[in-house]
Amino acid sequence: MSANSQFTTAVHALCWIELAARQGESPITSERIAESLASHPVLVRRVLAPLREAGLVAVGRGPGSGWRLGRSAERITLREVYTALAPGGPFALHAHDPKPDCPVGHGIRPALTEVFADLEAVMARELARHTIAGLLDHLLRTYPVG
Amino acid sequence: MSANSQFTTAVHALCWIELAARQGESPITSERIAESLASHPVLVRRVLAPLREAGLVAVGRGPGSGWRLGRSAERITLREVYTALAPGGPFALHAHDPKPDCPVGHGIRPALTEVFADLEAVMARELARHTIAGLLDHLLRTYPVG
DNA sequence: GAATGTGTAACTCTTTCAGTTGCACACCAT
DNA sequence: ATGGTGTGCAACTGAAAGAGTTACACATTC
Repeated sequence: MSANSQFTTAVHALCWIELAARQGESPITSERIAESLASHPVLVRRVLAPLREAGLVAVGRGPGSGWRLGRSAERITLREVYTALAPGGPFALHAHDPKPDCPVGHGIRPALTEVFADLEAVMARELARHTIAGLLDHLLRTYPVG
Repeated sequence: MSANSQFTTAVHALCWIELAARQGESPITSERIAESLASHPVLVRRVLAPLREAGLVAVGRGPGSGWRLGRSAERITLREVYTALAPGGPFALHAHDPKPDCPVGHGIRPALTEVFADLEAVMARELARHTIAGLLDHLLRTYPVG
């Protein structure tokens, strides 16, 4: 396993915030979200912090306060979640520079960087097809609890 | 950085094997490949081993022996390299299971698994557009040494 | 049989990540 | 204003993954 699970955690949290809102519970605390994740409130805040910067969620501070979606769930795509979290993609170049006097060693990095940029682009396009609302509806319908 | 650099190392090695072959040096040893990578022969063998299983490269053992492409460089795609190396994708679900009695916690994993499978598919399609020969020609032409 | 080369397991070192603790700050109610 | 509730963030811990390295067994050529 070569990736972190922040994207999964973030999507889970957003779906949960939306579901809670549909049930009239909004805003919702990090504590409540952490319960569903079987995790800790600090992790929830850590993951949600960049989403707050991106305007995907809004947060209040006092008692009875907590997290709320920054806009309607129909207009939050997984692409926005992904880019808010991952400035760099899941692809890594060499751990250290290869020999620059070798023709391959000299050109492989920029060449692969182009390939990786194309991969990021098609991934982003695919992620943009899914919204939080769509994903939540899908999982509630396709994988009902019980 | 959330990914390993094995894919980069493998593509680098394959390009180098092909370039050496074009220059009449074939097969080529792990030692020679490791030089260009500024790495170690053992790492080269570790990365190339699964490619050998997939038939992308062939290897001999005695003196004057080493690595050779398993088929022509025009017919080895980056997709094959990727799938030979990464049985699991770069996307991770939760570190541990979420609460199954929560509707979101119950359905989020299978739902996101579907999304990740779609992402793998579009990535594979994009990677299939590139071959070792094409990549090598491109980097030699676009990024000439000196 | 000696030299060359791969195969692989085991180890170290570093980095990264999830998990955790602690404390400062903000907000609301009384 | 005061105490309870909640987020913000820095720092620490423990576990896991990965690159790099060593060592040794095995295969092939001469």
